[in-house]
Amino acid sequence: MSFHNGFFHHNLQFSRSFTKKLNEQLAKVDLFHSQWLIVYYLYQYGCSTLVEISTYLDVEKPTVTRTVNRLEERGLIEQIPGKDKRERRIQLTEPGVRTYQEAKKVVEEFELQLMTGLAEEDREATLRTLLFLKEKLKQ
Amino acid sequence: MSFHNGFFHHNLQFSRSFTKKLNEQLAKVDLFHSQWLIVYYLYQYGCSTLVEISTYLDVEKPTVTRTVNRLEERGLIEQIPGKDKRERRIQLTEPGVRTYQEAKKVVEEFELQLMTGLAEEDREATLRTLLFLKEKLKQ
DNA sequence: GGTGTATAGTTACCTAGGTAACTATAATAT
DNA sequence: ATATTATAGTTACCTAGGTAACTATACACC
Repeated sequence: MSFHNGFFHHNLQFSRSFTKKLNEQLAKVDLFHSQWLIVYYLYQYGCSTLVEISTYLDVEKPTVTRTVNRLEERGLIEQIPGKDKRERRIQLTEPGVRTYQEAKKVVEEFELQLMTGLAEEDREATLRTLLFLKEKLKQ
Repeated sequence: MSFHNGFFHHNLQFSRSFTKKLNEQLAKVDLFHSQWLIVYYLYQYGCSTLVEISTYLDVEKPTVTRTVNRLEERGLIEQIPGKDKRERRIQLTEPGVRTYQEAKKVVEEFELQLMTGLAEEDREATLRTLLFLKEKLKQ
């Protein structure tokens, strides 16, 4: 694609394949990958607002609203009262924590399996490249 | 994210940011990035079927159907009759070719700008990594 | 030549990203 | 104290990916 040996083309294809396979794996614990990202964040950082999640994941607020609603309907998160009435502070419920723990195993196994065989310096160079490009996109 | 220094997490974030910015750029020529991919393919490979496009882009058939319909409504592609009545062979119209040429400039400028400053060996390592990971996902 | 199978494409419906415009509340400035 | 501005979140609607099930045509085989 284009004159960069399909660099960006391959990146997009990989992302699609990756989320597809990750969704297949996460189906074992009845989660979608976007739900997993929020459950992961809530476990690591404790109770949060939707804007905090939106900022961390770099996803727009309406998208977060929708996914959080699904998690709430499924009883994996709960609202906690706060001073600022605009905010919606949420945290994992007890079933939410259990789901996190199960999903974590699935995701770690999946990512580890995918990573094995990849040269360490290639992994580092790729991470460096992604961070570089992400930064450039912000300008 | 997880124990790989957020490798996959950064990749997903980058892909989202990338398509977002590319869509912004392609708005200049009134295209979305998924439409651009098909226009690009048709210009390079000539008249094609939807399955050929689907295979090349690694995107499911229903997705291709939808995007192709939009391109046809906009008059950028046209159907050409063929022997196999199941197939839908399409090609760029004359306005489609012009749109390709305009979009090509926009995309090349965007990608070039993004690439400048990236070390050559990092670019190569990243491409190698993406191809490696894509291959592993197919298993 | 009829039957079973494979292929091309579509339809319906799901998640997931985006923007624009809106409401409600908080913070700030005058 | 009031008016303005900023922030949190939602709603409506768009593109874009996916799966499952379907139709119609082509192919293969007996």
